[in-house]
This record gives sequence, structure tokens and C-alpha cells, in this order.
Amino acid sequence: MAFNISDEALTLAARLYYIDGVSQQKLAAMFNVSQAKASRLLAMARERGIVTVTVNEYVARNREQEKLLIERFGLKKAVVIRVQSGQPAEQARTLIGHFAAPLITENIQTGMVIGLAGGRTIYELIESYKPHPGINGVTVIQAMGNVGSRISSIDASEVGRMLAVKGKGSFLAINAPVFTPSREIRDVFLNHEQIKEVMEMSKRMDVAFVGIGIPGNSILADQNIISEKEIPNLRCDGVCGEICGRFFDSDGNEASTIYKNKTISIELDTLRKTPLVFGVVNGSDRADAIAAAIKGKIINSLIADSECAGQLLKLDTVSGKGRQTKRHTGV
Amino acid sequence: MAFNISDEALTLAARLYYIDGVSQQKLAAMFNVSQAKASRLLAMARERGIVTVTVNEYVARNREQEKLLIERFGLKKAVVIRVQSGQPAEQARTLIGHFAAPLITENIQTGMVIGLAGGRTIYELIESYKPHPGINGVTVIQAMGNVGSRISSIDASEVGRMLAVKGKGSFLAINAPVFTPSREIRDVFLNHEQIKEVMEMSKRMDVAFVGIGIPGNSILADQNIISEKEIPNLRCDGVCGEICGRFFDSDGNEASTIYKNKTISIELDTLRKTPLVFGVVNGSDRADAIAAAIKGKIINSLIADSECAGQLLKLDTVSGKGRQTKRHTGV
DNA sequence: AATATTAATGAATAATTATTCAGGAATGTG
DNA sequence: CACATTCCTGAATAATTATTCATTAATATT
Repeated sequence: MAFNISDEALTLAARLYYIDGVSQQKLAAMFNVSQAKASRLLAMARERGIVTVTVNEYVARNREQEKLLIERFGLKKAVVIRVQSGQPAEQARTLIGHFAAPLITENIQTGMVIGLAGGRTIYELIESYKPHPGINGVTVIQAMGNVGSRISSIDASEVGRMLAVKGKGSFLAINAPVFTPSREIRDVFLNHEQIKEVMEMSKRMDVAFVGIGIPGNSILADQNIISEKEIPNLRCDGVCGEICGRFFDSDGNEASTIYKNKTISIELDTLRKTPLVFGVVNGSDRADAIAAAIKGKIINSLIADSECAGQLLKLDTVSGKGRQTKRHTGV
Repeated sequence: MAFNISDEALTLAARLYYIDGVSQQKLAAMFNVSQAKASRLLAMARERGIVTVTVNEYVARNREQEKLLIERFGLKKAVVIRVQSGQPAEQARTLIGHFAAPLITENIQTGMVIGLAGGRTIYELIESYKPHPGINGVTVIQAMGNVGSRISSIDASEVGRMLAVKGKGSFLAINAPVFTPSREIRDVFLNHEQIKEVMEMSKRMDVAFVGIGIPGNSILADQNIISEKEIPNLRCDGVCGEICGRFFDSDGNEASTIYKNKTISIELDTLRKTPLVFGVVNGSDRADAIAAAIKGKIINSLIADSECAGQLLKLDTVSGKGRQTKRHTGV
């Protein structure tokens, strides 16, 4: 019954299976072992490199665009995942998540403090993230309050929890809504011990991953946290984009909106002081917002799809104004 | 739903599946198709060569031994399949069948007349034989009468039938036992129209595959066609080996035994006139018999395992006598 | 355009492969 | 030597993949 597992034998098994198409069942009969063993032998053959599977290189990243982005926008890091033009957003997000995930692995070490917002692309990213086996403890900070009380898997609190688990670390949640009804209520929350702790810790962030929304399209709009009719007003207020529930103008400075003093989330200034802040984006409708966020130094790195990168690179050069916001006077 | 199947897309799919270990299910979700389609896409990627599976070369044949056999024994063709020493005979036969089968493909063309004996190794050989798709008609001749009336799948009649099917041709059976009780009965069979036809056709054989038995170990002994106590007598008669139920001495000349004139099978002289006659053998107990068959020009080619070939090559050189039969005077 | 023919597709299913689990052999340890 | 531990193993099962089959879409033919 025992079969001394020489490379010779494995090579024969692999040859019969992979080249000649002999099934594991038949292979097992030939070697007088169980099919389970045959499966294991083949796995062993693969491990030992007796079998190699080669796939024509798939060029997942657009290095050219990455280089241009870094040059033109002064980014620290840029990752551009290639997508087909017109590819459904859902697919694009999955691809970004899949191919950008190794970057997370690269940039997260034991002991780090990580700020994390929510959103579908960030979800995919963290979902695909495979921690280095050695990692042993990170601190994940929920970067913004909860968007609605019905928590879905893409919300910051869930995504953060997932990342903390993968990093064998702890998760600091912001147990508060992202928008409060009034400044006073916000202050009540901010003065709460739990939230103060989070805010304190946020100042020690090593890296953060945040999404970038635009008035009409963001996790906030999705969840009807911003009502439809509020959107034109935001535009009037000069809002170009949104990060962690904080709206900013085309220079990347926080805009004066009705939400400004009612927001519970990591502050833009905190992000500005964080060594590495990735904007994680997809879609070709928010190039202005991204440019503004970079200009205002809210983010200094980017994870995006190639369509998005393309739009960004089409903008008037950095010297010029990113301001292309169309002013609406209402709907 | 439709996904224009560019190499690009296939490469992505293949990369995700083969490199990143994404399941077909998930792949299907990513591409918005069914799992069935995912399976088909991957098959397409393999066909198009986007994916290649390489297995370290398994050296199935011992070319060195083949060369030596051809040189030393003056064989036309020799195929030696490597086996591990001590490998169970059953496994050895399967390997011989598997790796020698392409040789059948090579040597069988439409219109040929093929003589075929039975036996386990020949069974494996024919079982593994994959005809060239273009083949369209061969004539398969059962080379020896039936060994017992209980026909098993390894008997010449069954194996012959299988080969005829694969070659899209016809099968000429010998509807008679290999041994008859007397010379007279044999003659009755031989004078039967059906059998005469087979014998006539056998003179036109292009190629034949026959097993080589020894008194104590052959399909005949297995099936108790030769009784246990007859074996010593055969040895006394100078029998060195057996092909198609015909016993021969160490010079490869038919021996005088009680079976000699009671046998219904292709004649040794017919084999001698056949352009290509393969002895199909395995095991290390019949080197003498093989040498004798070659010497007597009953066979001119060989399909064997490396253990068998090794024994054969160990025999005193051709110049010498193959005669190493030990004489027994009884049991 | 109407019809036949071919190709493409996914749901259901069959076939195949990987994994779990429990039992036993081999090996190490007191 | 008794015992614990690890390693192997195959049966059963879970998971995955390939194929069948019926349907629909696309294309060609009249």
C-alpha cells in the first residue's frame, strides 16, 4: 500500500493525469491507492514543481498611468487597475479589489494603525486582502460614523472589523452616525469617551484608505443620507467632493455646508497628517473630486481603475484649476 | 450577458483561476455568466494556449535498452517501457499498455490485416490504443483458438473484437478451442470453411501482436488448459516457450508435445512470414522464451517492460545458446 | 419576411476532485 | 514497555468542475 513517493513516481502520475488525461480514479487504480491519495500525490507534484501551470501574463496594472499620476499629481503611490471601457462598475470594483489587494499586504505591518472608511470598492479591497501569515496585530480605526443604522457589509464598521480580524488586531469603531442633527448633538458624541479615544488614536494613523464621493454619487447618496434635493445646494456651496462624510471644494478645503459641523468622522486635517492616505476610487465621474482631494493634500496616494485614471489625466494640467464644477441654481 | 471573448478576457479569466485560485463560481460572477460558461472560457483559454500545463518529462521508454535489444537480437522494433523493479505485474502491464499504445497507432493503417492474440498485456495495449481519427477499416484476425469456453475480456476473441471496432474494421474469429482432444478433431475444425478462411487470411497479415508464455506461466496455465502435472512433461519435451498455443524449443522450432497436432491457431511459419510480429511481454521470468522466439524468427519485434528487457540483455550473448532450460524428470 | 440551420447559453445534472474525519501505523518519550 | 504524538491512509462527503439538454438568439437560405 505504501508508495515511496519519489519524484519519479510523481512525475509519472502527473504525466498521466495532466498530459494523458487519466482520471484520478484510474490513476489510483494504477498506483493501488485511493482516489484521495491520488489527489494528494498530484498536489504534491504541483508543490514540488513537477507540474507547472503557466498563464500568459495578464497585465493587471497600467504602470504608465501610475507613473503619470505620480508625476503630475505628486502622489506617493498610485495603483491603476486596468478595466475595459464600459465594463460594469461592479466588475471594475471586483478587479480593483483583487489586483490592488497585494498592495494592502505590502503596506500593512504588525502594530500599525490603519484608518478605514467604507464603500463597495474598499469592501472588495479588504475582502481580497490576504494578510502576510506573520502579521500579528494591527489597530483598525473606523474612519467615519455609520451611514444609517442598518449596517451592511460594505459599511466602514463591517469592513473595519474584517480587516482587524485578518490582521489579528483590534477594531476601534465609531459608534455614532456620520451626520448628527445639530452641532450640539455632534459635540455630545464627540465628547463621549469612546469617540474621543478613537479621535485620539486617529492622530497616530500610519495609513488610511478612504473613498471619494461626489455630491450625486457616494455611499451617502446611495443610502439617502443626503436627500436628493440637497445635492444642488451642496454644489452651490462649492462642494467638489466628499471624503469620510466631509465635503471639500475644488482646492480640497472643507466646504461650508449644512453638514460641516454635524459630521462625526476623522478630520481632514488628521488625514493630511497621516503618512499614507489612499483614495480608493472607481468610475469616471469623479476626476475633479480626486484632483481636489490631492490638491488639498487630503489624500496622497491613489488606488483606481484605468478609466478613472484616464479621466484624471485628461484634466487641465495641475498648474490649472481643477475647478470644473458646474454651478446649478436649483433643479 | 454576451462577453466578447478576446484573448485579453480569457487571459484575465485564466489568471484569476489558475494563478489566484478563484473558483469558477466566483469567476462566473465576476464575468456575469454562468459557471458553465466559466468552465468553457477556461477550456478555450487552454485551447488557445493562453494556459499551458507543463509536466517534467517522464521518460517512459528505456531507449538504451531498446537500442541494445535491436542490436543484439536483430529486432526490427523494440519498445521498452520503464517500470520500477518489484513493481506489481498488474501495474507494469497497465504502464506497458499505456505507453506502448501509440506504437500501435503508428503501425496500424487502414486496410491492414492484423493478427492478434490474447492475454493481459495485449489487452491493456489494445485498451489504451487510440486510433488515428482517419482510420477506416482494418481486418483483425484472432491468432489462436479460444482458451476455454468462458470468454473473458482478455481473451483473443474479445481483444480482437475491440481492436476491430477501434479500427472501424472487421474481425475474423477462430470459433474453435485452442486445443482439441485429438488430431482428427483438429482436422475437422481446420477443414471447416470459417476456419479455413481465417487461416487463408492469416497469410496476408501485415502485423501481429502475440504474447509469449512459458510452460508454467501463460494464459493457458492460468486457465488450467494445461494441467499442472503436464508442465514437467513439456519441459522434458524441450519446450522453452509458447506463442499462440504453439510450443517451441530454445531454437524457436516447434517442439513435439502432446499438443502439437491438436492446436488450432495461426502457424508459427505464418508468423515467420509476417513482416512485423511483436512479442508483447512483461515480467522477468521468460527471457529464455523470448530469446528463443526471436532466434526462431517467430517474432521480430518486441514490446516489453524494462525488467524483462534487462533479463533478456543479461542472457549469454546471441552467439551463445539461449538454452538454459533446466531438465526435470518429474515432480 | 418566413423558415431552417447553426451557435450560444444557462439550469440541471453527472462526473470528478478536494477535504474531512476517524482509525491505525510509525515514531518519539518517559 | 506504556504512552503520547505525529503521520498516513481511505471512506465518506463536500465542493467543484464538466457535460447534457432544452431553449433562445443569431445567421443563413429560400
